[in-house]
Amino acid sequence: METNTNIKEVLIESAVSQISARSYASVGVQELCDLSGVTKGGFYYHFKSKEELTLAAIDSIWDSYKNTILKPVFDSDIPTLEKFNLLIETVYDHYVTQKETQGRMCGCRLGNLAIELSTQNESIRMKLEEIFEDWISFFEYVLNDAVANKELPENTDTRKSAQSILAFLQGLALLGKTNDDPGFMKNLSRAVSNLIIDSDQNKITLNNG
Amino acid sequence: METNTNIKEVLIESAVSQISARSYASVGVQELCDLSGVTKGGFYYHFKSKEELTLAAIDSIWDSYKNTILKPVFDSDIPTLEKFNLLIETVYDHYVTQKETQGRMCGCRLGNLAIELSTQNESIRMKLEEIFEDWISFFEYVLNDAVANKELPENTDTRKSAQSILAFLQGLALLGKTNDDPGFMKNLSRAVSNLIIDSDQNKITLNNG
DNA sequence: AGAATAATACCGACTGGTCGGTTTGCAGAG
DNA sequence: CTCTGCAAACCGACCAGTCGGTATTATTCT
Repeated sequence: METNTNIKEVLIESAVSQISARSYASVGVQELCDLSGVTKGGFYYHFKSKEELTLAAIDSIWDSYKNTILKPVFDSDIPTLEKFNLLIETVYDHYVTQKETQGRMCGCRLGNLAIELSTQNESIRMKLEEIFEDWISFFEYVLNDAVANKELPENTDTRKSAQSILAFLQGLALLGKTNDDPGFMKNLSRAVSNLIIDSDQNKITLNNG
Repeated sequence: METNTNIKEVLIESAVSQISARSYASVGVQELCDLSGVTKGGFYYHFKSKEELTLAAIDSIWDSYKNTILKPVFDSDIPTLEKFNLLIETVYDHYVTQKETQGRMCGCRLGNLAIELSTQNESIRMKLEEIFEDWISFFEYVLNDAVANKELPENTDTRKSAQSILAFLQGLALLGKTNDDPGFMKNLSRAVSNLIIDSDQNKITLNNG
C-alpha cells in the first residue's frame, strides 16, 4: 500500500485557509480533518502535533507569497522605486480578491500568526522571525542592487529602508483587517518610496530626476 | 451595603495584562478570577461575558495609551515634526520597559486584539475600528494644526499621512514582537517624518528649512 | 421601633461541550 | 506474519457560562 502523499498537503491547505480566515486557536484539529477528509488517526500519523502542521503551513504561506507576489513584482523590468510602488498595488489587489472571495479582509497570514503566537510558541515565533528576516533581506538585496546601478545614492540605508517597508506593509494589513476593508492601503503605493532613507533617516534624493 | 467597586477594575486590569502578554483565546475566565481574587459568580455578576470584559479592557488600554503616551508627547512644546519623532522614541522606550518588566516584547495591545479577533468577533472589531479611527483623527488634527501654523505646506495630505503613521507604528510593533526585541524600531524616529506626504504622495517639503 | 420583605452582591459546584492528543484495531501489501 | 497506513473509539483537561443558594443591606409595613 502506498502513502496517500496528498494527505499532508490537503491538511496544510486546509490549515492555511482556515487559520488565515479565523485564528490558530479557533481552528480545531478535528475540524481540519473533517474538511480534508482525513481522520484523527491519519492526521497524527502524518503530523506529530497541531504545532507541526502549523509550521508546515507557515512555510507554505511564505512560498506562496514569494511566488505569487514578490517574484512577479520584482522580476518586472521597471525602475526599482516603481517596483515598490507596484508591490503595494499588487498587495492591494491581492487583498481585494481576498475580500471578494472570502467575504472578509483577513490581513497578512504571516503577520496574523506572528501576533497571535509569538508570545505563546517559541518554535513558531522563531520560524516567523526567520521568514521576516528573509523578507527584509530580499528588499535589502533589491535596494543594494539599485544602489549598485546608481538608481539610488551611495548613502542609502538599505537595511533600515527594507525594515521600514515591511513594517509599513504589515501595518497597512493590520489596519485593513481591522476595518475589514482593503481600501485602507489604496492610494498609498507611492508613499512607500518615502521610506527609502539614507543614513540620516532622510528620504533619499534621486540621482535621476 | 456597598458594592466592592474595585472588582470590575481589578478584573479589567488582570485582563489587560494577561491578554496582552498572551492572547485572548489563551486566557480563561477562571484564571482571571483567580488572579483577581474573585469567584466565577462574582465575575458573571459584573460582566455578562468574557467579551464584555474584553470590550472594557480595550477602553482601558486606549485611555492608558492616550494619557501615558499621546498626551505627554503632543502637549510638549516642540515643532510638530519633532513631536512625531518623539512619539516613536517614546513608544520605543515603552516597549523597552515592557520587555524589561514582562520579560517579553508584547507589541501593541490594541493591534494584538485587532488581529486576533477582527475576523471572529464583530463587536470587538468595531470597537477597535473606532479606536484606530480616533487615533488617526488625532494625528490628523495635529497635522492640520501644523498646516494652519504654516509649519507644513497647504497641500499636505493630513489624512493619508496620519493613516500611514499609524500603520508604520503598528507594523513596527508587529515586527518587534516577532523578534521579541524592541530594538527593531530604534533609530527610526526620524523616518516617520517621511510619511507626512502631500496630495501626490510625495514627502512634504518643509517651509522653514 | 421592629418585623417582614425585597434587592444587591456574591459564592462555588456544576453542566454540556470542545480541545489536542492517544490507543487500539484492522485491512491490504510485501 | 509483519509492517505500513490509516480508522475509530476514547481520554483527561479545560472551557465559558449557569444555577441554586446565602449573607448583607434597604425599604416598606404595621
